[in-house]
Amino acid sequence: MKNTKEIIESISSWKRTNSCGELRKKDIGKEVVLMGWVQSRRDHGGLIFVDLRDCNGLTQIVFDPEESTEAHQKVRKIKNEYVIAIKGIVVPRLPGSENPNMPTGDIEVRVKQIKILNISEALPFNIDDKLEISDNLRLKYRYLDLRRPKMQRNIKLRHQICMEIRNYLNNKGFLDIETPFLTKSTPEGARDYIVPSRVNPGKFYALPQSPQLFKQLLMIAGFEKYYQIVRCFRDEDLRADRAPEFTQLDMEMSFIDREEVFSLIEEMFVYLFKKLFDVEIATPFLKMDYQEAISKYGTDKPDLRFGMEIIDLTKVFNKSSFKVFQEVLSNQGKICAIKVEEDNQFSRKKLDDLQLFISSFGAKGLSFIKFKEGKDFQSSIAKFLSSEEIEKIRRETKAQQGNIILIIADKKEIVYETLGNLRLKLANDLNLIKKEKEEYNFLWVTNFPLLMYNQEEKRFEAVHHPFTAPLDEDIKLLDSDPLKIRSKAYDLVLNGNEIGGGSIRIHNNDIQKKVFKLLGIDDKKAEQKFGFLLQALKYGAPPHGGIAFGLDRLAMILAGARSIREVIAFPKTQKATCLLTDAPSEVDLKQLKELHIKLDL
RNA sequence: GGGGUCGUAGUGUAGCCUGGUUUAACACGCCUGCCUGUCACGCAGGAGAUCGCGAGUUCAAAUCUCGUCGACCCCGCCA
Repeated sequence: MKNTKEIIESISSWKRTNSCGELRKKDIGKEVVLMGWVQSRRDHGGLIFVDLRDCNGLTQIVFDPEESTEAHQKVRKIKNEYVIAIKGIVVPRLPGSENPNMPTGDIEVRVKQIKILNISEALPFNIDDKLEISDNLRLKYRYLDLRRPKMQRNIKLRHQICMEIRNYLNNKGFLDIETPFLTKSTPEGARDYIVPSRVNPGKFYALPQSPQLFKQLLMIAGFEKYYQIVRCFRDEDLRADRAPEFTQLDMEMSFIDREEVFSLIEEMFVYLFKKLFDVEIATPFLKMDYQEAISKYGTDKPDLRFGMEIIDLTKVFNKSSFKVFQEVLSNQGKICAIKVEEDNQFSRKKLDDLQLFISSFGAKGLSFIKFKEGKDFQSSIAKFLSSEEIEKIRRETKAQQGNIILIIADKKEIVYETLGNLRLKLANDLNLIKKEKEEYNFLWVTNFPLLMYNQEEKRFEAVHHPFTAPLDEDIKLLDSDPLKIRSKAYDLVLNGNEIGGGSIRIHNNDIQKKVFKLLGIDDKKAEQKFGFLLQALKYGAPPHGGIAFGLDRLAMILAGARSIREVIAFPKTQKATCLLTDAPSEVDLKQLKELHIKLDL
């Protein structure tokens, strides 16, 4: 780049007086110094208009050869994204040339002096929100992508969320306490990210999947109210709402039970929404049993912004002549349905499409019945249906003319998962969720089972995590019927997204040992992996519990984004790489040697 | 590990199904010049792509086939 040195000037004694977003009519007559990037230049030969951008907004600045020949000469050289400083007078725009689309559209700055602070090559893409740019390019030039107003808004919103959460919790007496990143690998849960230890050959740290154990130790240490906005690491495959490193709002409290957690969090969201959007959130939030969520919505994170609940038709078909249904029933399966009320001409293609969709959840087939005028109906399983069954279906589903009943018969888990997902897909396809109206539908899902059975490994697993307390009345089942035990775990669901989850913890050494045992963690292994916790539980551990929120997910929902990458400044790709820095990458042999590591590829 | 969508000038797309009248089109951006009230400024001219990469089929491949790489969505996985 030739002549660079001649063009670029020092900021020297100039001081910025205002941001580009703030000048209004009331500032007319003031001499101001603005600094920022050239968003666009409109050269009329004589007059030259420039939109100057900084993190606060845009201001139109005008170069008139009659005002300053020197400034006018200089500005002819500038291009998009040059960094400039200007000194000039705020003046009203000519009557009729005000721009109502700009907050600063009533004024402009008549420039007397300009300094070019830096030049810019032509960018790989434009800094505006109009064009959809591929993720590939956006991530490679993330620092440019982040210049776009939409990204600036998202990142600012995220900051505000964090700030207000901190304000709220600080005022409630919570302490922000840091916990280690280089910590110990624990069994159960997700795959760990591993860090080799140089000074301890052959040994490894694990990055924390969450600060779970440390926050419990902080309660035992007597801090009583802890929070942290903290990075967590899980080496699992990604999704639109899941990244390998993500941020949690992590909290823990002593001497509380579930109700205290609920009311504290509800109040926090009321505060947050009031501060951020001036929106009133109604409390208390709705609560729903895990079992009810599963049986009505097929998921533990139901979206209650629309109906279309799952209807159990198992009994209706108990004498079915349909072989497929008979088989399902004899294997203790279920036959359930959802009703599509919108009078939709479900075309053959649409039904094929749904057929394909449900198969991805392991369901084998989708049957349908469309109720028409009077007793008339149309069905994929018409020849297996008795008129009595038809009437029962009509009654159970309260189907009206034009409604379509979609039926899945399969193993219980598959039926619920499939219909749960089908429900969401149909709501989306049929536009049942009114997007134009911001709706925040909060829901506590409670009384999760403590354990589930892992068929492959032939053992119990913790539904939440191994430190979750059973319901008091279910403790007696620990010895007799572990799968029936309900836990003091809870999730907070917002518009069908799980935004947080937590539990009251076990603070009793004996119960903790028992739970470990049920999970197949014998005394020796428990000692080796969680010895420090079991030990700590012996020294006057207070009753305690807490909750953690997925901050990325929360920010995503509040920003109206479709992926958490939109609210993370420097996100990773689906293969957990960073296109900007090219991480992960190979390291020097010397580094590996220091770490006592040999590669085996 | 599996299924799907996508990959064409700097960017976003069209062309691909049905191979050859395509010298690969359009818009934005970029470069040069003109233009004193624009704000998606306007006008005139110009540069820029061996169609992700590799093999195959064919007289002929952006177009068909296979492989491979990358991005995204989903299943598995994520207490």
